[in-house]
Amino acid sequence: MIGKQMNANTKIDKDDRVQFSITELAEEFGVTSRTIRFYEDKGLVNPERDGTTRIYSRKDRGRLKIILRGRRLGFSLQDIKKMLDMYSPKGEPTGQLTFTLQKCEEQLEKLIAQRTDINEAIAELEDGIAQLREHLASSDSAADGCKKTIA
Amino acid sequence: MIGKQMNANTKIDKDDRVQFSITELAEEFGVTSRTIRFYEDKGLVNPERDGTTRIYSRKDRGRLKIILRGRRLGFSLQDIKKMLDMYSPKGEPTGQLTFTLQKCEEQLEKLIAQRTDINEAIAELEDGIAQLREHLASSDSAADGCKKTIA
DNA sequence: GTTGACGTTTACGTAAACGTCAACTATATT
DNA sequence: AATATAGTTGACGTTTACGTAAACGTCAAC
Repeated sequence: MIGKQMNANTKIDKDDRVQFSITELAEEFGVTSRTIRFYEDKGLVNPERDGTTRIYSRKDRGRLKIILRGRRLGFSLQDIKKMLDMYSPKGEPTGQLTFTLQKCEEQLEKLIAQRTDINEAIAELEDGIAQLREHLASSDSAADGCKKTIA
Repeated sequence: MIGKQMNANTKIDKDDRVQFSITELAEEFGVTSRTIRFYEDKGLVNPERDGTTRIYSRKDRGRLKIILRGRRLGFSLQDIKKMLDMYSPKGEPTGQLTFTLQKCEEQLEKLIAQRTDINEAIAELEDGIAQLREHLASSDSAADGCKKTIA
């Protein structure tokens, strides 16, 4: 088990590739190429060019992966950019790490707060739904002129 | 215990009022008056006018309350408008009720899904934070600048 | 030699829910 | 009368994360 994969049809594993087109990455990550170009606009990736065509390295691909994960975790593109930016300078990655750590902790708190809000909203909604069901049941049995004034 | 309240300084309880100014309501609900006017733009409230001055009835106040609660529960203004719109037509409130009920159930599902996402993100973040801490710890012990436990 | 697929850049559009600012009016107080 | 206070309208600004259209280049295939 030295190589990652090597089946009969000489299918090249993506992890063995060195270059990627924008559409390849877009498909792989389930975003549109427009999105990837947008990230470039925002300075999150800087692929090489063959003329005008973008050529993405494995590193670029890695950055994209990080970006997308960041988005999933609810970070803003700006924050992600900072995390990414502070990463490349050689030497002490401590600055970047503490920054990222801090952002993570902030985000964690935000998410926990959000969860609390959502839980409250869910409880309220479940309550409301139950009441609505009651009203519906009674107004079904009652006749026309029965408006309960909920407002 | 007939009236709601009646203390010495004859302070009029808000629930006894019949009219409200925009700023009163804005303060009461913790929004700006611009926000309330915005809701009017969107057709969510339609206060009477004394000339050009808006005069809000208790009903309007009730609608505002509903709007704000709707927002807290994550409904769009559009949805809230529909719920509100379908209320006023006299007769069978069944249509409105079922609509609202449906929207509530939809929203409930959305919120539950969101909570799931958030929970996953939280788990991932907690994981990441732990790892970051490890990295920091090891790079701290290696280098000179030994600032152990981060703020 | 044309078709089609894919690429490029530039720039404006969208959605939500307001905020901000300017200019104006109306009423009340000094 | 002049100022203060509260209200009005309209238009444009803000934020985030893209979408969409225009107008064009390039390259291989048929």
